[in-house]
Formats: sequence, C-alpha cells, structure tokens
Amino acid sequence: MDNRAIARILREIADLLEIKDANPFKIRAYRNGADIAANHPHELNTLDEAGLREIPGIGKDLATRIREVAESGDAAFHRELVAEFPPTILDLLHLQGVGPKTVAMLYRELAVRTIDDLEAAAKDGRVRSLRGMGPKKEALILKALEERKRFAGRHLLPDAHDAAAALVGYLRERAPDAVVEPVGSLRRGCDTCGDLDLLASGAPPGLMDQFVEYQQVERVLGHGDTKSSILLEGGFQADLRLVAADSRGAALQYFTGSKGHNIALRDRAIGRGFKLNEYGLFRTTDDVRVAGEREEEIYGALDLDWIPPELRELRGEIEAAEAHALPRLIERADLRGDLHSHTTATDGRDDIRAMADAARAAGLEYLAITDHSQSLAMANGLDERRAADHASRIRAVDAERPGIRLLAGIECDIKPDGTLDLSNGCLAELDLVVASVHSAFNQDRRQMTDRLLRAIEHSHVDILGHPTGRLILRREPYPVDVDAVVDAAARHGVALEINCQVDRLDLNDAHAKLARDRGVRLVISTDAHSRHAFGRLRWGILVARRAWLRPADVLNTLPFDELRASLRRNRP
DNA sequence: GCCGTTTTCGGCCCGACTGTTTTCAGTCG
Repeated sequence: MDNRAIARILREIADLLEIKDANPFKIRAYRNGADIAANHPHELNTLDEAGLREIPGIGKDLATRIREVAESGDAAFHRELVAEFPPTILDLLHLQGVGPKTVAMLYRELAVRTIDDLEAAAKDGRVRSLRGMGPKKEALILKALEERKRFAGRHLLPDAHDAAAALVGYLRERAPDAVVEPVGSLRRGCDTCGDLDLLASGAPPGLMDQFVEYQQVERVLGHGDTKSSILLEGGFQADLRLVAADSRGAALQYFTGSKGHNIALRDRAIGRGFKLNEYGLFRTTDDVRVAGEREEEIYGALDLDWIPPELRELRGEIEAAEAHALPRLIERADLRGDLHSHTTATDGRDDIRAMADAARAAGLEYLAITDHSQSLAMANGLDERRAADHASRIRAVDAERPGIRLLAGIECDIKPDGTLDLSNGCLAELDLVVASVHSAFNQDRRQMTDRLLRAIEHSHVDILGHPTGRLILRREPYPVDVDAVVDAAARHGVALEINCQVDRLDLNDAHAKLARDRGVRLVISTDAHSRHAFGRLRWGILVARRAWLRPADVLNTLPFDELRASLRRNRP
C-alpha cells in the first residue's frame, strides 16, 4: 500500500466519522493524517511505529492504523465504519452544498445510499419533507447533481491561471483604484487548482455586484457584501473577497493559506497574546490592531521572516522563518538553458533552427536537442545512424547561430529490463543523455524501481526524464520507490528532471524537495515539442519554488561552459 | 486523536453566507 492508498483510507475514516457526528477534533486528526500521508515524500509503509510517531500530527493511534493499512491493505476501524454506513454515501459529500449532517439525515430518514437515490428523492419531493430542508434546498441539490455530471474535478494550472487572469482583468477595469489579485492555491503555485480565489482590497462595494454579473457566470453560489462565489462556464468556481485597503496584508495572508500553515500561524499568534484573522493581527488584552496593512508586518510581529507563498504548506517553513533560514528561491531569470526538447526529426513540430531561435528569444543561452530513440517508433524515434546524423546537423546549426549554444543530445528510452535503447558507442558520441520511460507502465514496483536504478547506473546517463511518469488528472504515476531512485541519483551524480509539460510537472514538489535534501541536482526542462513551448518554464519554476530549490540546486542555472563541465561524461 | 517555555488534562482557528428558521444550524473555505 502506497501513501496515496493510506491517505484514502484515513480520509474515508474522517468522512465517515463526520457523518457519525463524532468529536470534531478526532475527525480533524484523521483528516490531517490523510494530508500528511498524501504529501509525505517517503513511503510510510517503510516506517515502523516509532518512525511514524516522529512525524508531527501522527500519534499512537494513527501510527497503529497506518501500520495496519501498510501490512494488510485495510484497518479494522475503517472496516467497522464501512459496515455501519455504505461507502457509496461518501460520493454525496462531494456535492456542492451537501455536508455530513445532510448526508447522515438523508441516509437515516430516506435510506439514501447513492447519488442516484438522492436524485430520485429530490425529484419526487421527499427531500423537502425533511426538517431543515425546503424547496430551495431541494433545487440546490438538483443543481449540484447536474453540475457534477458536467464538471468533474480539478483543473490544470495554466487553465486556472488563464481563467483567473481574465476575471482579474475584468475586475481591475471596474475598480481601477483597488488592488485585485489571485490568492489561495493559485498564489501558492499548486500543480492543480480546484477553485479560483481572488482578493480585492479597497474596492467599492458595487464591485461585488459586477463580480456576479461577469459574462462567464454559470450560476451564483453566494452573494454577500464582502464574500461571493460564482460557478463559471467550464466548471471553475471563483470566490471573491472584499476587504478595506488597510487590511490587505492580513487578508492576503489569510486567503493564501494553506489551511495547515494558517492554523499554525494563528496558533502561534495565540501563544504570543494575539488573535489573527483576515482583518489584522489584534492584541488579545485590548483588541488593538498591531498589524494588517502588509503581509510582512504580520509575519514580523510573530517573529518570523516573510514566507514566500509557495512555501506555505507547513513543511518546515515556519521554523525556517524563525531561524532566518528560508532559502533564496529560484526565479525564472536564474535559468540559462533548457535541457530537453524535440524537433521534426522525431515528433516535434519545428526544426533545429526554429527551436534554437525560439529558445534564444525566450532569453536562454543554451538548448539541448533531445529527440526520441528508436523504440518510440510511433514518434519516429532515431536509430544509431539517424542519431549520429542528427547530432552533426545540430552541431552545424550551433556553429552558424550566434547568441545560443546547442547541445546534441537524445531522450533515450529505458527499456523494460532497464537497458538503454541505443549502444554505448552511440551515446558516447553525444553531448547529453536524458533517459526516460515511455513503455511497459504496468510493471510492478520492484521491476520499475530496478529498471530506473539500472538506467541511473549507466555511465552515459546525465538526466532521468519525467521520473514518475504521471499525467496529471489522467494517469497515476507508475509504482516506483522514489526514495531508492533519489539515493541512486545522489550516488551516481545523475540529475532528476522537473518536466514543465503542464500535465506532467514531474517530479512533483514533494519529491523534488526530497531530492534536494539528499544533495541531488535537479533540472527544469520544457520537453518542448514546438517553438511556442518555452513559456512553460514558468510552471516548472513554480514546482521548484514549492520544492525549496535555490538557483544552485538546479543544473541549468549554470553558464554553458560550467554546465558542460559538470555533465557526467565530462567529469574526471 | 494530538499535544505540552502555561498543561499528561483540557484545550484544539476563524468568519461569511444561506435557508429555514423565529434565533440558528449547516456548509464552505
């Protein structure tokens, strides 16, 4: 059982306890445990009970349950809860406006067990007969059921940024003197986005009416003086909060989150005799406001350095801010090159010259052309003869093009047995080798891990490409022991890639941080298949910042000559 | 269920909006 599976069971326990109306703090403890499991960079099933208990938030009971799940695939406590309530009622919890109390009542009073049961009960008027329910609630439930069919789940980062940018632009036009800005997971740079949180500071109250009148509105979910929510065509939910200009810092802090970071910060405020909310930091004794206009003041009043939003995930940033030990995070301007790209020689859309010119126009000093190898027949992968010819063409363009240096590389397939797709002799003639998995994703964890370790041990491999193979919202990562891969990369001096394709972003933030902590170098690469793709470096930068990476942790911040000298094949 | 420069017991973050209510519970973020 991997962390994801452990997290799912803990989350189901929390949901079922909530439906049972159990102690809310117990529910929070399980939910917190699920978050910890989902985001933990190490495999929890490799830890014993003592090791688990060292993780803050995991105590005696949760450690026992996690061990139980790791060993048997389930926990007795979970099975007992599932026996009390059909697990299908958990689907009901995800409907907009339906919470645990409603689910419990629907099950108890109407024997509603599934989404279909609920739809039937709402349509034939049984829902409105319940206490606390009425025709409006019934209509809301039917709306939520209909929307569930149309828009499922989260959204990719660029889609969220585009939708937010359009909405922010619309609001700024109507309130030119206010500050309108994205907050929430957008500001933290999360790799997917559930909803769009916006903050307007110092805006006239009428802005709220204009927000709910936005052209793309599918439905207004709530409309108040300081807080409104809308559902956009296409499925995004957008929330807008209005605060006074002198509360902007407090509101930014509050609505940026994450939830865990905020709870820890408010806890810290209480411990120092303050109360923290979206309007400011107040002294408990006399309710006098001591900070609120700027975020820096809030953190400062709590004896902390200002914390970049990408780090606000309760992964040690508060301790680091207290010790003045926050890293200087990497920025787009620190990147000097791109080490993964494709051309018309395989499945790219532009030729070597077009790619080189586009990379230079994007401000890069060097570009590695790394087309596919022969196994990827679908992509017209290169055999040894074509790889050699392609390399000489790349070098010819390099010689004729000022202002950009090219590396003649390859994205070499890692075959199912862990051997590479081209001979040593062929790979030795190139400047750089990215090794990647593109086939046989169904191998088990042991096979896949051995496969990657064997590739890392290969003396010509410089970079492991998209190391876990995930496709966000489409395909789970293949099962692999990331810990072992990171350790091997550290031993052999192989860099791990943060692939900037918007549905990959692979490695993710937690794994990239793990790699950094073990002294592994990362690269941030576009995997560009056209000359228009270099802009996506910004998404990889967000992942890197969330992973606490400094410029020195990333290989392609080096000047060209130093980069070349640092590659495995050129090291003494 | 977790946790401890106030505590091993008694706390645990905070506020807005809605619908169904005659003062508030439920939901959401």
